[in-house]
Amino acid sequence: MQLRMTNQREIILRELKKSRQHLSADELYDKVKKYMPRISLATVYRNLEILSEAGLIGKLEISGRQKRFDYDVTDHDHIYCVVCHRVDNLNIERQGLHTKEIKSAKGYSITGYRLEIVGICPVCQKKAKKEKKK
Amino acid sequence: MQLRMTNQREIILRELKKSRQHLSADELYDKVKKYMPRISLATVYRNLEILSEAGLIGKLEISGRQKRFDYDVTDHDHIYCVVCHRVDNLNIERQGLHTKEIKSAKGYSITGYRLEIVGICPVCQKKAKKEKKK
DNA sequence: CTCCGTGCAAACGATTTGCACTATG
DNA sequence: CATAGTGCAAATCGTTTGCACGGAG
Repeated sequence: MQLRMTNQREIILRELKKSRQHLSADELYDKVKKYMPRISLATVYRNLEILSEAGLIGKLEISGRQKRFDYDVTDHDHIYCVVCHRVDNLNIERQGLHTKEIKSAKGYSITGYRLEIVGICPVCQKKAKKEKKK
Repeated sequence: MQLRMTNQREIILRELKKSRQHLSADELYDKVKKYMPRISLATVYRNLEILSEAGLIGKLEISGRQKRFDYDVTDHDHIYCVVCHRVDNLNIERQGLHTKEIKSAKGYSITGYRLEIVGICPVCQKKAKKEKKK
């Protein structure tokens, strides 16, 4: 099963990298449609899955909402806004987490962990202030 | 908007607490149906939402799958099995995480964080070994 | 020329909602 | 007796899949 670099795959990858955001499949679909109006949403889903399996992009499964895809495949954590659901990258020192406790937790064999900081982004904080003034 | 303690709400709450597991809405639906055969799945969803908003139970949104609900509302983390998707509670020393870095991350105002350990549970490890022997 | 990839529509699983009815406080 | 909660069915949302066709290698 080899990977073909089709036009649609190339554009999907390019647009995600270009965006520097954590886009969902349908957001990316909208962007890609500008260059390729006949592309189908299913193709976007299929390619995002394949690209993340190939390690070319990251897949984010955050907080019960839609999946988002990450242009950055290096190791990092995420912070996300409970109001507008945007996601940003974050680098946190993790030394506090590498404890024996985790390594043998409840008999599990550990494969990794996900740390997700939750908060309100600057933009939504400003909006909230404006609302108050009303 | 006051909270009424209906029969269905009471049983849902009781069954979740009793289970000592992290049940999904439909798993809980099955349990509750034994006592209340005519209850509807929508009622279970509605009550789980209300109960978690009232702080009587916890809501877990883990890794893109269905939501699960937590009988334990005290502060703790979770470990989850990538194979069978079961979730267990976990207490991890969090001092490593309370850094300035997090508190002012990217201009966000932080409301909390979720730490999710990922691994393979003891039961699935055993199953995997058996598979190998075949 | 061989298959992997595509577009389309239909199927899907989890959750939510509109409605008329019921029952709690 | 007001109005929060219920059961039911239909709707919705994000995502996946079957199929016949198209294009990359």
